[in-house]
Amino acid sequence: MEKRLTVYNTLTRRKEVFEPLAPPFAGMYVCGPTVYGDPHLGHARPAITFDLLFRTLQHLGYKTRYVRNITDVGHLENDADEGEDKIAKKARIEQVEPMEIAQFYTDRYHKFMDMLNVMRPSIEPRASGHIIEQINLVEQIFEAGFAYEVNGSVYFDVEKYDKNHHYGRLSGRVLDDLMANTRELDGQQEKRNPFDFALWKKASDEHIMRWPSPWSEGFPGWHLECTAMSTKYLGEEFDIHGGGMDLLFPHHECEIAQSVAATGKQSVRYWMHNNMITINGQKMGKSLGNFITLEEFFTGNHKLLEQSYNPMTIRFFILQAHYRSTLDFSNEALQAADKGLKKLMAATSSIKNLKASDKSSVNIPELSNKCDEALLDDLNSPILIANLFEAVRIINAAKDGKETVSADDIKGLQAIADTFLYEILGLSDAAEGDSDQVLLDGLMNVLIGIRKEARAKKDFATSDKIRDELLAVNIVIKDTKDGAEWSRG
RNA sequence: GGUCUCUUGGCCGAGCGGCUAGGCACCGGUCUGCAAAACCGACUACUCCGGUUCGAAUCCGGAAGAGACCUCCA
Repeated sequence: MEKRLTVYNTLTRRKEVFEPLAPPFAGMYVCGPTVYGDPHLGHARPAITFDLLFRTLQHLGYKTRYVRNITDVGHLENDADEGEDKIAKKARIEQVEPMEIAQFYTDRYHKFMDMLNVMRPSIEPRASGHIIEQINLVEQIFEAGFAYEVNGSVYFDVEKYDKNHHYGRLSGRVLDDLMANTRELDGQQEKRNPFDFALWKKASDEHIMRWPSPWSEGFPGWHLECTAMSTKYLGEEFDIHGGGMDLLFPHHECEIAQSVAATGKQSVRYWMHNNMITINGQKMGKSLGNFITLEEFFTGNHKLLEQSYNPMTIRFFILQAHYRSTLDFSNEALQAADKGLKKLMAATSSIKNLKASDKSSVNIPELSNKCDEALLDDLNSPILIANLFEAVRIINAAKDGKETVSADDIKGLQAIADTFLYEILGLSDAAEGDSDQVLLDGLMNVLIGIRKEARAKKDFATSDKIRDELLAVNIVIKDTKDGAEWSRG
């Protein structure tokens, strides 16, 4: 491939040229949601970040398999109900089957990700559907000598592992440091060392979600599913593993340990981590209770929201920041994103109306190259967007006669919009694709025609009435030199 | 307490040693019956203190502030 993608690899703390193991194929695994609650803004960030990566890999011609799991087995919760499975807890409260809860929130997750125009992964495996694979993995780790059983639970022997393989390699931790700092947790007494982690946990009486295993009736450890499922669908070694930075330790560190212990292989070649979304400078997260769900954003129904925001505004807001930077939420920032996106969409949708000149006063091929460079430089979407705004400037200036564009360059501008704005950034005009669009266009032409006649007769009372009443139903009329244009507000 | 990261103009946010990032807001102007949009112009910042360098927002050292992880979390 001519164009080379570089990505920041957490493992080496450097940007590296992406070279897949088996071109033209590329494999990526991303930690998906735990489906026991409604998706919030924080969930949108990795979904959109790795959607951008997925789209970019496809754009580059890689036949990409994107695997993103659904965690429906639940994890331990650190509150009064110690040791109780999260999903099981919620199920008991609401008096329904645990799988009903998981299904409900899986559907909710899909619904809101669809609205954000996040492409569905190639495979979306469920942890509960891969218990056998997880048990097999525990057995492999056992055979390799890195696991021990206590009272029906199985733990990973971190100290032993660390003697031959550096535990903490990904997160930059040293075992000696970890020894000094650990807290009291459930099941701590059973472990040889506090930093050992569970591969299989025996279920307590009140624990509803449970499966048979060689050791006990219980449930898989917290980090096991990702290792088992990534191995199953992408192989013992694969290209990219992504997730939020908060998963770096211990989750991803443990995944590496499990893979190396079971297969002797590092498994992942490029680790990529998206940063957090903050609110008032603090991470938006479930445990802090400071999250705003996507539904609340779309409806505006939250005390911190001054208005509702379109899914595309949320997507654009996230893409305006680089994925490795924190992104601070505020109404002001979202409103700025909303306006910027509207400007971008309005300009690009008017490319087709540009009049071609003999010569261009602008360099479109160069602009196109800059877009490519930004994208391929570790998915630098903010720079890419800045370049798209340069295209906006050119389009609008051309409309004003301040710049000229050739027929070829008009095609080039359209190609930039199609490729980068729609295909790769996945942004779309909210009004596009509406099945009533043709009807609406027809109706609007009638209204604009009447208004034009009124204005010709200087009947501004009528023309203003049409404009104002359309505004009331969220349609904006703009008078230009070439007649009136309309758009949704 | 340990490990790590960050601190850019009114707000968001790029930047990785020299060249105005970009968006939004605000202020002038053009256009317009008015409005909106658009265009032109103006404003032009890098937490602080040292150091390296011809030259630093960018590298090094120190200080202050903020955050992440160490426990489920995207």
